Amino acid sequence: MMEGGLSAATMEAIAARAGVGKATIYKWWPSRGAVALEGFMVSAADSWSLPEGASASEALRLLATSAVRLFVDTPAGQLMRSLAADAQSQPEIALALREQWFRPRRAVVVEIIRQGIENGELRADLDVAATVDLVFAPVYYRLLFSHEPLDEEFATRSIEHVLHGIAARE
Amino acid sequence: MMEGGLSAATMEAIAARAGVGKATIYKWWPSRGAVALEGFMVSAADSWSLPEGASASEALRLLATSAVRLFVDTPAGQLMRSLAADAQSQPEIALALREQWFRPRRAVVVEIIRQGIENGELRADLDVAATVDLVFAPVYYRLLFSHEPLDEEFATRSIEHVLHGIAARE
Amino acid sequence: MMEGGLSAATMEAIAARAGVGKATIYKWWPSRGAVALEGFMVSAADSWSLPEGASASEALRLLATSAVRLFVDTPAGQLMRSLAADAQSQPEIALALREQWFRPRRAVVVEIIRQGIENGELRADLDVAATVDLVFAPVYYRLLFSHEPLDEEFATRSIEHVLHGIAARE
Amino acid sequence: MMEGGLSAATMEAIAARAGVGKATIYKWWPSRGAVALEGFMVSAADSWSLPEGASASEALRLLATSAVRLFVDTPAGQLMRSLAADAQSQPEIALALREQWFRPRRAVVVEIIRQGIENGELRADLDVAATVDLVFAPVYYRLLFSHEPLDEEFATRSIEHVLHGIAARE
DNA sequence: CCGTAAGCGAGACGGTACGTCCCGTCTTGAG
DNA sequence: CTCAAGACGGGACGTACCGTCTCGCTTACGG
Repeated sequence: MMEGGLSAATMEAIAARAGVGKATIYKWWPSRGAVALEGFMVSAADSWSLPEGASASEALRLLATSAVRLFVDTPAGQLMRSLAADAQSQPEIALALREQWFRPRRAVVVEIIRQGIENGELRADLDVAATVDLVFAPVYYRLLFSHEPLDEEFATRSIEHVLHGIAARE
Repeated sequence: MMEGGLSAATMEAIAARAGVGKATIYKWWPSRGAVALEGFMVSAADSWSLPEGASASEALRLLATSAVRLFVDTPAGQLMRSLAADAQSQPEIALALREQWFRPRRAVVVEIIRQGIENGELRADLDVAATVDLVFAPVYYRLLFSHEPLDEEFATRSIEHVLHGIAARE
Repeated sequence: MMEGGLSAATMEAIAARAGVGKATIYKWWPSRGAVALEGFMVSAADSWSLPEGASASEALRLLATSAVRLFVDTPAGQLMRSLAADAQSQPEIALALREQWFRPRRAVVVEIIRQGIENGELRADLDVAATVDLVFAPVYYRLLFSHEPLDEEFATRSIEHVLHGIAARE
Repeated sequence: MMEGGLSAATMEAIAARAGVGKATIYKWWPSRGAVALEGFMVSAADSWSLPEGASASEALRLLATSAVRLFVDTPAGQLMRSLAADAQSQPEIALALREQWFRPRRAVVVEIIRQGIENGELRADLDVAATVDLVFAPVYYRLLFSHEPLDEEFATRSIEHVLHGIAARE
């Protein structure tokens, strides 16, 4: 997948590259997407570090920038692009991706936001789900459409804007 | 595409459904993605209405909610999902999508934001590109991953949060 | 047909080469085979000269050698190969070929043989149809299968063998 | 091929009829002609019986009549027609047909004729290649052009004429 | 002498078959 | 027994021609 582009990652190519029969792959994963998902989960496994006791704003900034690093510096970016593509036509992939990747990750962020609200760092009237989306959506948006460069500075600024708003303070 | 899901929209099926030979389709469009792109552009053609003289915040809210309506109420949603998927492995599709859809649309939003800054409605120190992303990214994010419902209320709240920030005011 | 081999002689190529629309060809001929047949008939038109008053054996020799010349020296050879090929799967071509080419030509030969029998030059107990075949078959056989060179010497020897037999005279 | 005529024997039809994917056929044979050739060779495999110790004339008669039987009574006739047609535009088919079918078969006949010459049964001054053609050409000629019926009687008479000549004995 | 209709080039069209690629399943043979 | 290797039935791909059709252009004929 990293070598010939996403579309070169056929099951046959994966098997040949791994020096393995196709049947063996099908024994362990039901589809190409499942292979990619597992590859992605492995690739992303160590991107979960969050400093204990950080402020909510600091935590959100860290989450956004480490997502960028994950996508830019590791195969996880390509894998996520492949998964996102597959998810559009294969509901099982979409489901697995939601359950295994997005759900637990979002749960963490929800918790961070809740604590931020509780300790008065964040507004009390937030739509929490929408807030989670505001943290991550820009990263995925640029990953998938590449209309602008995806880098940590972008993530940092996005989070800053989300935190303090883009409207001028009167 | 609307009938059998994205993956049923093979060139052969499209041709058969249109009562047309495959060669005819290839004469006019170079690939399935190009067909989808044109279908999408047609579908989305009339979603460009912006009231003259609206405030920046009102305009951004309208853009976000009308994007939601476009994706939810018309085939454009399915078509965009298909295009986003294809764009991951076909650079020509990615390019065409950026040039024909995102670029002009973003240009409009950039202008709105610029005017908002000028007339003091928006902060002067904004990263304009990042701000554009904050308007649209949440909509595409939910369209593509379906982790949470995509509706106008969500868009409205996202924009509200982006405008005024999620951080508590001291 | 002479330029790119038999299989390059598509209707489209013929039309383009002639600087003519396909429809015009279909207006005058019902199929590619009909075009080839007419081309062949024209090509072969002047190969019918038979000296009056020749002996039967001389006439048969002339017929065989002039068939060879026709096939070797003019486009008629290629055209006949094409027609023979088409005739295997298109009964109309086979019929037209028989009626327009073989029948009149064979009639001439039948007459020559009859006269040869009458004037005592040929055996009286001949199977005339089989005899006609013996005159022409070797030429077509080599034309179509090219297992051995097709030249006038071959035709001459064939006719000689047919005339006097291959069995030793006791 | 036997069911719908030669032109119905498309690769797709052959595959469907055989309950097989097209790719499987292409894995084993490079073209439709190669399939036909192998089918023909199988069909014709057991048509090689020649009684030991027969006279040359008897052997030639047997060869001609058994060729007729092969073409009339088995699928080999249709297959040969198809092969002859393909050979006109596909040199590989022509070559394979010559090498695998005509060459070995002609070699046998050459040997028969040589022995016939040696033991005084046949003329010593024969053009052997032309003689071989005289034995088989009439059969192929009628097979391919169908201008007259192809039957054993025809083959027998042809051989008789070839053996003893069509010229009257003085 | 020009307006108009016929004739034709060009090629778009609905279709069929091509030969290829990859899918997901099944079979085989070596370790 | 397991598994690599890969054959297999299947389906879509993108291409080449088929035979039909509709366009405009041009050309020459009749008013």
